[in-house]
Amino acid sequence: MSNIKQLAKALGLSITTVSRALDGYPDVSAATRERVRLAAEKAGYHPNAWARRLRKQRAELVAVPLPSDPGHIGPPHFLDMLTGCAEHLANAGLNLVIAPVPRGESELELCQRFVDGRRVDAMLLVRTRRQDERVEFLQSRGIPFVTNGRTESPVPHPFIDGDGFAGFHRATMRFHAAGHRRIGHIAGPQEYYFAHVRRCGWQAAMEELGLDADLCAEGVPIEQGGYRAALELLGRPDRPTALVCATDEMAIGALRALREVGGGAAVDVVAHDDLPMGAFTSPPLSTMRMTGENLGANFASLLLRAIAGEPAETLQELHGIEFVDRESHRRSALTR
Amino acid sequence: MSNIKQLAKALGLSITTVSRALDGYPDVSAATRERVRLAAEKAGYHPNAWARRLRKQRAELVAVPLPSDPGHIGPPHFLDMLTGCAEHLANAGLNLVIAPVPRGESELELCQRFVDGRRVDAMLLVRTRRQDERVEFLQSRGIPFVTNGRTESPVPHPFIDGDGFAGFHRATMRFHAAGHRRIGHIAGPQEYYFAHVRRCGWQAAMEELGLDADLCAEGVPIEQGGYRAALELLGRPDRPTALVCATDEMAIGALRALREVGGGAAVDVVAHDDLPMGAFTSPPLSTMRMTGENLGANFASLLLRAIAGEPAETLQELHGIEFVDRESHRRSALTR
DNA sequence: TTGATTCCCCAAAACGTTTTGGACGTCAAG
DNA sequence: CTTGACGTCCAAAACGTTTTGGGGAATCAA
Repeated sequence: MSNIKQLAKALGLSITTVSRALDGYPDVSAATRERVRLAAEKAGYHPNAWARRLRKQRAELVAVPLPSDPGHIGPPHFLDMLTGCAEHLANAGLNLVIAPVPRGESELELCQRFVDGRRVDAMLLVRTRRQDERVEFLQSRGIPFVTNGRTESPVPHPFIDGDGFAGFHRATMRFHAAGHRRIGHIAGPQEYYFAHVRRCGWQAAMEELGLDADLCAEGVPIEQGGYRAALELLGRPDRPTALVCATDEMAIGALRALREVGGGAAVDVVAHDDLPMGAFTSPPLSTMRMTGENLGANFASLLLRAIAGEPAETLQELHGIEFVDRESHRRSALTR
Repeated sequence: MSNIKQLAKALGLSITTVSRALDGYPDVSAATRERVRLAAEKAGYHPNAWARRLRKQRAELVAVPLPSDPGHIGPPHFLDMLTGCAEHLANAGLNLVIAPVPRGESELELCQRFVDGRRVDAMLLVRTRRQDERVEFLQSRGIPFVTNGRTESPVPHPFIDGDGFAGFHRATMRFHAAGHRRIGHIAGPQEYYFAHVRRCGWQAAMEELGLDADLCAEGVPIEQGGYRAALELLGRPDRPTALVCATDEMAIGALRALREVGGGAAVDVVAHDDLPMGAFTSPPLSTMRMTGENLGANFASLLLRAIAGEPAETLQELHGIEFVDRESHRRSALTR
């Protein structure tokens, strides 16, 4: 309950001096500065956050709206990334919080609440859609933001993304080189940019190879969706001999389908995300992941630079994709 | 950038009247009230959140510190719970945010930052430890909070928890009834209350049955920990024929160990949490879960009542445990 | 001695609300 | 005509900071 006024009175100083002493201004003598610091610590004084924000007109807050859709951002890298990001933002005096979208509210509405209530200085968007209304909204309001994943927005914005096209293109090529000809794709909802671009990578490779790109089934980006999609593909007359899956979660569903269907054990599988869980599936899941370590620091840096007003064009990072080879992508070779 | 002063001037009213009109006070005429509301909407006016909080001395915020330990709160129920909770809190004018603990900071420090900066009205704690310094801190500061999981705190606090003891006791008894005698336990870190109480349930059952409770191995509460612990148990001379695992994630690790070790396919497994993933493992994982639907509403209600000052004793919910039977707990019977 | 410079410090003005404690009419009852 | 109640509205005081724009006392150079 201590405020600066009491502290100032106790010290026999003015409010101004106490404030400036604590902020480390040079126009208060070193002796006084130290005296104030000690007293503040002893009194357990912390400046009232709202008063300070009201005055400074800065929220000192960055929020990331957490979609409640099925196909949550898996904690593995997501959480790592966030804690890393939080650390670097904290160094700049910014807090990072995750805002779960309440049931009955849309992500857009949440963004509006936070922006209109002047609660945030910037936002971090995950799970971007090709047409993302959150992006449009933030652009129209001039709120700095960085997305994890690209969009098809006509006006550029800062982002960090993995080159899903290249990854899925290469994965398909690898299957072809291993002798596969009927390579299927288990796709995520095409409204998501990541799902779309991964599908495009597969499709482009198939077409370059002169193969039909029709072994494709779409589903929700969780195990269940992958399971259903795989069952559908396996039910076709010319069933695939290899499967490129949009996400690890979907692949795990597909693996179950392969276990349940006769001959499924010979089908090769590769996916994307590198969930820790993938090392423990049967068979262990071959997958891929965005390169780069400590992405959190990158996000923090981009965010800070966006807040500082750097143009979006210079704030875009497209990372390469690396394979994480386990067993699921070469089962047919092993049993052959 | 519109503030109440401009709005008042444009309407030819006082600031007071505009404020009270928007808050729906009865001492402003219905006609004026409506006029103000319309004008506010048209101007896109939203009261400045910090000014309002500064004045009302309420943060309108509930935070849940998100541990960055391995063994994250799996999104499945956790996220559902949180979005449900957020919805109900929103109805009471409270925002719910998740605060990831920045790397280099402890959970306690994060709590201190939020409390001392007067950023929160209440907190929601997950992954409680038996001795939880966050709980002690919040109690000493008099900040209302609810925990997901109990603690051994001498002074009672509000919580919602599942009866892990009963669940693991019953699971062990079930294995015994199915003919098992060497029933092992894969335990989580005993500093966590949930891990400890689950272990106690298993141990108590074993002792009641007159069996040795020595087939126990502990590990980090993720796949890797379960994998290692299972390997250890399977390496013992009197290897277990059934495994009771502290969490689904650990069980998934254990399942891999069972696949890799000769004869492992005959070992029965049951776990706890009911991760969606469990339906897609090989074999599908038998598990258990806390009963009760829409836990989020319960949490919200407890939080609100705690804020209102109700004594902790009346704010404690211990939920029963129900089994989710799939295949992993009766493999030995099937192959017998 | 005077004027400029430097070093500390401070009073007061924001920041944008909500709430307190009335003021001013109007109207019906006494 | 007075009185009290009632319906509307408002000025001013909080809430706790940070920042602006100096003020006074040394110190220093001329």
